[in-house]
Amino acid sequence: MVDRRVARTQALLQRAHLSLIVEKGYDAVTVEDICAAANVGRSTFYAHFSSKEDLHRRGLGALRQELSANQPAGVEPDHILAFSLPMFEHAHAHIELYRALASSRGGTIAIESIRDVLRDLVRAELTRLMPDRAAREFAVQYLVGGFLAVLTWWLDGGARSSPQEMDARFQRLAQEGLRGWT
Amino acid sequence: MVDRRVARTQALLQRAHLSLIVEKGYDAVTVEDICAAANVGRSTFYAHFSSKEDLHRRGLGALRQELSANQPAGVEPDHILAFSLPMFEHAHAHIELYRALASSRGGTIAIESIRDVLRDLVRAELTRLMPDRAAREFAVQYLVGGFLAVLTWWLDGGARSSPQEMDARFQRLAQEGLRGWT
DNA sequence: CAAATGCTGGACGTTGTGTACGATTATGGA
DNA sequence: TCCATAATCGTACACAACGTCCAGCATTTG
Repeated sequence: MVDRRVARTQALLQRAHLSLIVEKGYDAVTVEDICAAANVGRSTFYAHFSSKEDLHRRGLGALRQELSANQPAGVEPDHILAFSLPMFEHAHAHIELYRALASSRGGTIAIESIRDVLRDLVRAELTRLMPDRAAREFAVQYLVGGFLAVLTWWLDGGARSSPQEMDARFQRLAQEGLRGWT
Repeated sequence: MVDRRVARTQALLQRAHLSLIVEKGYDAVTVEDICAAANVGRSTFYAHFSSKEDLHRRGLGALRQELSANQPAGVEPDHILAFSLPMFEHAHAHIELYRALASSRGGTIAIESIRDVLRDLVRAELTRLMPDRAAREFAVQYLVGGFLAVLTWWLDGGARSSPQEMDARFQRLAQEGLRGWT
């Protein structure tokens, strides 16, 4: 059985970390800050995580699961790139967090984590459409890269447009790019 | 007139910095390392640059100029997205440096700098094609994001394909995406 | 040549990191 | 309920890197 103290401590640290990231950005947050905000001894922190980055990476596991879970299970051939709208909506719903993550260095880690998830999703969607491995992988990188670029640009600009608008624009540019294979 | 000592010192520091980045990655390089490699006193470093990041940013100015200069002056309507091939070729020619820059945190700064340059180029290319500012800006972000994603993926994988192959794949995906406006 | 400017190297204080350890407290199983 | 176990705490320590300062020496420019 999992000791309650462990669960409690780790949860407190993760929460504190996220709050502080939103408050002053990933880089400016120190391990000491996190411990203070979480009311946890600094030595306890190191009993659970080897560094701030370790904490961050493990925290992203939850995000990954949430993103993967929110995706439609079966790939419907008529609606490919289905991840787009849910993703825009999820970002919009958690906008403060996403904005804090999207900028600054810590964002790199977070974005790379999201990139991983999306790559898997897109890869799965494209396997039927593009049997050639090299071409498919290129398209995966391209589509996810373009998507994340517009996502972060949107967030940086304050997310003025609606998730629907963003999705529509993305679908238009991306779907056409796959025309030859459709 | 610019004091020779100043030019000499700054050049030494920039060169040393690049060598060290290639050698052990941006993050692992300290100001002291740079000074040691350049045979320059640490206090002298701070007389010229306020931090390692300052040094890095200012060093990227040269890269920006080179990239901008290598682009065709006039936008030819029949060959849009002309930046792609020269860019792949430039990266291929300076592959050790690009690979070092593309990974790790320091890469973020470098990539963002390149992103800026490319955004300007693409924006210029698309102004005629897409009069609507919002649609155009979206496309700019998308195309440059997709391009940089495949560029860094290519570099990370050891740049097995030729710049020409990469360009061809990119042109296909990207040009088709602009079909509606062509 | 002389004044101005740049370089040196070392000292100093600061901040944040990661480790160690004994004392204290909470937990889960017997 | 009780107790062995395990988690937490606080503090102290060593360390790495940062950024600042200054007095003395070297080089450049006019």
